[in-house]
Amino acid sequence: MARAGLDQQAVLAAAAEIADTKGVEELTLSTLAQKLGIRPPSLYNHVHGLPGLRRQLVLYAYAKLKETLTQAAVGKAKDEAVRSLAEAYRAYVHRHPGVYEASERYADLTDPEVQRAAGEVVDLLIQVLEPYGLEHEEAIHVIRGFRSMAHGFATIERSGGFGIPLDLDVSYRKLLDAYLAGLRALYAK
Amino acid sequence: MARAGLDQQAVLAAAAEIADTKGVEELTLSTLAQKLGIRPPSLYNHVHGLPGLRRQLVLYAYAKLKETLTQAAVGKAKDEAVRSLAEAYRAYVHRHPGVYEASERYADLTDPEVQRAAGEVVDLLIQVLEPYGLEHEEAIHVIRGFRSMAHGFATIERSGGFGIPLDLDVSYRKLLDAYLAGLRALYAK
DNA sequence: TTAATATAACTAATGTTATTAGTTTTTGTC
DNA sequence: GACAAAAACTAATAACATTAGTTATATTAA
Repeated sequence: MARAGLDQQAVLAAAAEIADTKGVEELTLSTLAQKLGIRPPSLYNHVHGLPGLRRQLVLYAYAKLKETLTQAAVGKAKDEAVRSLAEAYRAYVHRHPGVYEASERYADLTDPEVQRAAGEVVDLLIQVLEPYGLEHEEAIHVIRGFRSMAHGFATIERSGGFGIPLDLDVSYRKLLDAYLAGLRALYAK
Repeated sequence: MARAGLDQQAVLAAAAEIADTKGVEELTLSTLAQKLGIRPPSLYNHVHGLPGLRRQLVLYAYAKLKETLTQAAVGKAKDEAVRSLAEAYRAYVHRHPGVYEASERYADLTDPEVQRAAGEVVDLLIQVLEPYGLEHEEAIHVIRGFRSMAHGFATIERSGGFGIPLDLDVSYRKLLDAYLAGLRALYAK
């Protein structure tokens, strides 16, 4: 029999790698077991079936995203911080396309753990917006806008939805430029 | 035996309804056949298996989106047209969540038919931006920004990703306000 | 009107996946 | 060294997609 010596971390890491390299549809208990050198039923020792695996992957995705964004924001403020966050968000989706997609596809936002993990990302964004001195509600609106742009651009890009051969970096920068300029214009001063 | 008298249209309509009401994961050949009162293998008379069904659904999704956006744009120009498009885009995702999701999930953008269908939506947006008199490349950047915002906001909203109880209509309007104001500011004049 | 053909349904069978139940073996602990 | 817990296993079942082969119903042609 020869035990494989796996734990949740190892299983999750293998799952993330399959998702990122082969795509999220390829992440099955079969492919995962094969990668780990065990039989599919053995996975139930580490994970609550496929739903449990997906849930773990969602939590991992949010944690990693928060970590990535946090690193991007240190030592920066205002527009510079926002631009850095936007770049980091997009880069994260590039680097972890499958994991990010899993967080879109499988997140059950009625699950308190998942809510907390997702909420921590939003909390970070709130922090970064502090220096602007916005009303709380206003900050929420701005964050929703930011997330929409970053998520929307990155996912359309990931799916190959921007078909015309024109520099995507430029498009993204212009989108952000416009939004930031618009905020300046609207919130006057 | 008693023939059911189905054709591609009827099959596709039933598939769209399942996707929109039960969710895209519930759209299987089993559930579809059940809804149509036939056995799963009989579907192969109308559709090239599950991949073929999904492809049809993707084409349907783009066609319907284009139609919806076209209606929203008639008789309007510039900012008013853009706002109307944005509203229509979001409303479309609300009304056809499963069909829209299918177009995200299953679109194979190397398929020429799919490219054409998706391209027609972009062409419409290009038309609407004409009155601004932008350079062609500039128009493409703006369209990418528009799509990112509309797609991003609508899909995060659909997934329940905006958890805080704060009016989403307001957030969406403010996002658009900021973007449009930003474009005005950047493209000067 | 009838004969021939094409079409749309069917049943049966196969392979894949997820999952559960029950078993064995290893590992770690007293 | 014995025992308990954990991690692997095999076997079996159910759901789904798909293929092959069959039958009945439309449709078309003579």
